[in-house]
Amino acid sequence: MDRAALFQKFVTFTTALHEVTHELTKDIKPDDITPVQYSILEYIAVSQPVTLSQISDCMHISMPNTSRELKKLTEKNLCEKFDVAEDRRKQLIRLSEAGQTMMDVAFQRIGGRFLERIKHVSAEELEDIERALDVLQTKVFQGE
Amino acid sequence: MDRAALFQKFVTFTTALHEVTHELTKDIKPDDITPVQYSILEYIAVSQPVTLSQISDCMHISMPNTSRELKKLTEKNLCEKFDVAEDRRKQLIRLSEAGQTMMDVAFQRIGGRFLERIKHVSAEELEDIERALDVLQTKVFQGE
DNA sequence: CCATTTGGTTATCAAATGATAAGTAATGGG
DNA sequence: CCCATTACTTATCATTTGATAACCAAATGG
Repeated sequence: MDRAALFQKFVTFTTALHEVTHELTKDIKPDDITPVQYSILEYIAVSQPVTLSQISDCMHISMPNTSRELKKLTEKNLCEKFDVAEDRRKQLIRLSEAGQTMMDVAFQRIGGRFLERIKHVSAEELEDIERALDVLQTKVFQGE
Repeated sequence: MDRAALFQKFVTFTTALHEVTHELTKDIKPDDITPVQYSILEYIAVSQPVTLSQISDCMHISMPNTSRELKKLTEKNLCEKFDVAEDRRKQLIRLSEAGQTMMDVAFQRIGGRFLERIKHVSAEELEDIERALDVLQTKVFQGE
């Protein structure tokens, strides 16, 4: 298989993962937050504490819009801002207790669906999967 | 590694792929179509000919909204509708010549970036990657 | 200590997207 | 032949998202 064919396979793969992700995460997001807000919360949950600039950079949302959405999230008591002693311009963002609980429940449910999906795979296959994830992570994703 | 830990790894993996995809596809979409329209064109390009219902189902866009966006795309001469002889309610959608050219160029550029990204991997590693994609495709994605 | 950069906010606007109701026309099953 | 269903359309509305300008305050670097 040449590299062009591998690209084709990669495209198919990406599409399939996208679909699986959609299956795993559908109906997870609470109704009272928007999709963008939910994805910001996901990012905070995984990377907290984070600054506004980090959110803006990583999620490709402009600073003004990040600021706006974050303000809404704090108003909903889902996350909190803390001042940074060393640099008083910066603010660190963390999930509030309610936000943490919400995201814990969400991840719990997604994880459950994932386990359900792989419940039939054997222990050896499980290792194959783990190796596969590592291979792609190291050889394709962290290119340079 | 237990299954819960594998889930963690899967989440990390998904995030990384998302970021890579963003890198590969940024600034590819022409300015005169919206993100949703572009993703519809991607889907048509890969699956043509398709019906409106298929687009609606696969992309998780309601029929009215699919109809609206497709109307805009045909008005921009990027795709065409054909009547189906057997069932006159249905319509098959294909890219127009201009649409095909546009998507060919887009895929060409994305493919180029992908090749650039894997240009340093050896022939053996290439096979590792291919095997990894197959493993995930069969053992995780097509779960039932 | 002044100019520039960084980190963030507020306000405002336009565009994109999502949701719903209501309708047409064709099909298909009793 | 009629009723329910399928496939799609049109219209309309609310919400979300993206983009821009203008601003403040703290830091940083000559």
